[in-house]
Amino acid sequence: MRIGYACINLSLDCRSSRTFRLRNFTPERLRATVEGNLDCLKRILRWNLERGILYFRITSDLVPFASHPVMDYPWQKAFRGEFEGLGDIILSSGMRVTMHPDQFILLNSPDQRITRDSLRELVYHAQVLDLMGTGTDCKIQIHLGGVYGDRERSMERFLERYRVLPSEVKRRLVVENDERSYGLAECLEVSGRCGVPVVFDALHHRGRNRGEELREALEAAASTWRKGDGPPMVDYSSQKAGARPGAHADTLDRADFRRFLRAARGLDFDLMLEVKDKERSALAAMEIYQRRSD
DNA sequence: GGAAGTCAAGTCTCG
DNA sequence: CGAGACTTGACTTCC
Repeated sequence: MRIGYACINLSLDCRSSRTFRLRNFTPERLRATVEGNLDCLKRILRWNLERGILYFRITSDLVPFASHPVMDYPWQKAFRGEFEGLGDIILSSGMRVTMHPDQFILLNSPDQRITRDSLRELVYHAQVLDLMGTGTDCKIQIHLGGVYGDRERSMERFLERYRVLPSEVKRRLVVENDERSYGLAECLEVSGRCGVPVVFDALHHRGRNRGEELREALEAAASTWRKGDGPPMVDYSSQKAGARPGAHADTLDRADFRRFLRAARGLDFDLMLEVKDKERSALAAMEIYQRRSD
């Protein structure tokens, strides 16, 4: 099992997600920002590699406004070499990278414009992973989307739109259960009808579920992954004590994590920690995992 | 220089 | 109907 963390390394003095205001968009500013972001990402991947962290979620802000109409800079060509360099690090080390577009990305919106813009954004994510030369195990995870007052109908809309996705997006797209609208059961139903792999998020599952036990849920989600997809992906984070249910904890809850590992014993998957202190908890989790007794 | 206001994008809940 | 959460910072402007 590879253990990873999302987007930001707090030990380094750089961010790979620097952006700027739309009104200040210029090709020069874009070029400088992307150059800095890619350089930082390289530092993060190297930092991870030195410590044996082989799983990482790349920020969606790597190339600001990449799918926005304002974009008139050929970033794909301009940074080809930099992306290849990142790919070399990933491919030569057995690392897996993934991406998670944020909440604005909705394939199943009744509004065609939103769906169209979301597709553009998904294409951008696929381009980043393609430019690095990564395999189809490097995924783009999204949620099923909004309910719009009719959950069944909205799931149908997801299916219709999934089926006609361009192949560069489809081969990387996976869906994750959310805590309010579409739980594991709905994701499995959609997966059964179109083949999209399901990412299981353990914390979201607490918010919306049909009483499935953790072990059962992990196995069900894992069964949706095919050979070329790589190991199943699982998101884990501790509940922040005293906060709104679903709020991510500041740091890894070690006792809870040990319980999680016991429930998952023997299953093969990669684990993404969604915890605020990032790489620190990832290293702690790796140590707990390596010292487990099973 | 520091503080306050604002930032591409959508949906849902709550008051 | 409008604000806030989601999540989070940090960019920009204003004083």
